[in-house]
Amino acid sequence: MFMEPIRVFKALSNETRLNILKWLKEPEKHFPKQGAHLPKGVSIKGGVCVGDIQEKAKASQSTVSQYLNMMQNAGILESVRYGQWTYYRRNEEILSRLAEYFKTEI
Amino acid sequence: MFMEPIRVFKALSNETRLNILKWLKEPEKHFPKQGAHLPKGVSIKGGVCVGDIQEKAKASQSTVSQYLNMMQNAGILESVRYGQWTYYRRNEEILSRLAEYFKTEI
DNA sequence: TTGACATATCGAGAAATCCAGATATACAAT
DNA sequence: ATTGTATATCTGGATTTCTCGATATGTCAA
Repeated sequence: MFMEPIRVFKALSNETRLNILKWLKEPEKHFPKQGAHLPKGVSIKGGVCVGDIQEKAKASQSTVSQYLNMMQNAGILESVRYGQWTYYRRNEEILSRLAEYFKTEI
Repeated sequence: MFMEPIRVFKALSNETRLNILKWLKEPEKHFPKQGAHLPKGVSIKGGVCVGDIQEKAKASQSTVSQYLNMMQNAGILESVRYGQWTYYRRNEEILSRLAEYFKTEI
């Protein structure tokens, strides 16, 4: 996955999306019931399911799904399916490369 | 002038605007005739006039003027008028705060 | 004061984005 | 097989952005 700054900036140009990204930085803080659907022993570190994100974001299900998809396409989120749930988490690898890009090239 | 990340991200969500910001990082490299209209002894460090930017950006005069205005409103550029010319330059203060914001809060 | 030039602002059509409801898909449980 | 739940995708109207040409404003030079 390569890094397209403009796509990323578009993804971050919306308050709800920006909030989601920030919330996912501290999932246990912002999503107390994190991982509630996962069987014992399975943990998707930092991942939160769409429904929990939607509830917090107070936007429609389709909107949140599209937001998450958009952020994933921009490379800043990644998803893991588990049963009927999709867990999204930050792609820290890309995000730190972006921070470096911002610092040195912008 | 305070920092509104979303406005900044919108400003950076366009290839031409992003290019302008990058060009202004090394004005002497990208705008060889920089400061051509300034009288001797007057120098607007890092500043480039709208016409020179327009020529390089290959967009209409009004478009470039609006782009520059938008970037200024976002805080990432600042302008200095000199006679009939307006020189735009990067607001490095804001930009480095943004880089730090990106690194620590995004 | 007139004319020329640099830049800003206005107005508008085209294109893109926003965001919801409706529907589809995928999986789980019965 | 059927039902229920989670998520994705489709469709489309409303809003915003893009980008230009036209026009206005401001400044300098003659």
